[in-house]
Amino acid sequence: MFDFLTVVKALADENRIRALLALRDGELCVCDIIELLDLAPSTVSKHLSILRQARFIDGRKDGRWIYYRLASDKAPFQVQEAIKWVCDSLSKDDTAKKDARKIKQIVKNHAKKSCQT
Amino acid sequence: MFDFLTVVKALADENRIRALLALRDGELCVCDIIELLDLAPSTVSKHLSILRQARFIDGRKDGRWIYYRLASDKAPFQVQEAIKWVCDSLSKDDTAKKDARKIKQIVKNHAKKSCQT
DNA sequence: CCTATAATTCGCCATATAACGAAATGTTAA
DNA sequence: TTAACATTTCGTTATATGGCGAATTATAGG
Repeated sequence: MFDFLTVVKALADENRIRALLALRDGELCVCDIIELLDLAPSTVSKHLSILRQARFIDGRKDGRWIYYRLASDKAPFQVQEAIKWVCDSLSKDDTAKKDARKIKQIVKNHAKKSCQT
Repeated sequence: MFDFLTVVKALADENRIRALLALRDGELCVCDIIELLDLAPSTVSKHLSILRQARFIDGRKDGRWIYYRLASDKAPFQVQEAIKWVCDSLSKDDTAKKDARKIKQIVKNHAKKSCQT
């Protein structure tokens, strides 16, 4: 029951849901999600740690950056089911669609910056 | 997104989860759930109204009593999926098992009382 | 009609949570 | 070594939420 509540409570926040959905199409670094949600870095970091603790996402460190991705296959079954449920429920959601577009833009700019180095 | 958050937040409380699971085997009146959760009537009433607003449960008035049941078939698809997810995730949960036993006892006593009238 | 009972609404309080900024940590690059 | 950057941790603050009791509504029964 406790574990389950950790999972549900991790989903009980709009910004965490948006972050989760943003990771559907692949990994993103924290600063991408900061840009997407337009929140303070510390706030986003907290949200991501809550999602990670509930086993929704996994982090991978690469230099200064930390890339987060959906934990899909490694996650407990109940978490996998939760991810499916969230994605299905919000597949046509307006905010989610807008976010998907914005993420593409962010990643594109991100790539440009990287190429400049 | 707003509707979805209403649904998730309705699940983000242990007592509401317990109430929801208690209704798996059929309808119960508010006083049964009060006895199960051992909380003040006003608190339970609030919890049930939150579950009802999220479309998890339906109420039926019969005299002085109000019987609640899972809204399964009438509920939006995302809610139906949520109910399945919760039930699957907690099918082997200790608290849920204890509650199931307690509910049987409560209903049994309830029946006795009714027979006395 | 009056009382008891079931349930809800309302107002209050304590705790939980989300947000921020400042400071700390760790890493790259000058 | 220093400076800049990405991220996290910590402390604070405002708001949200869960809990209760008192008052309210509605119904059943004496």
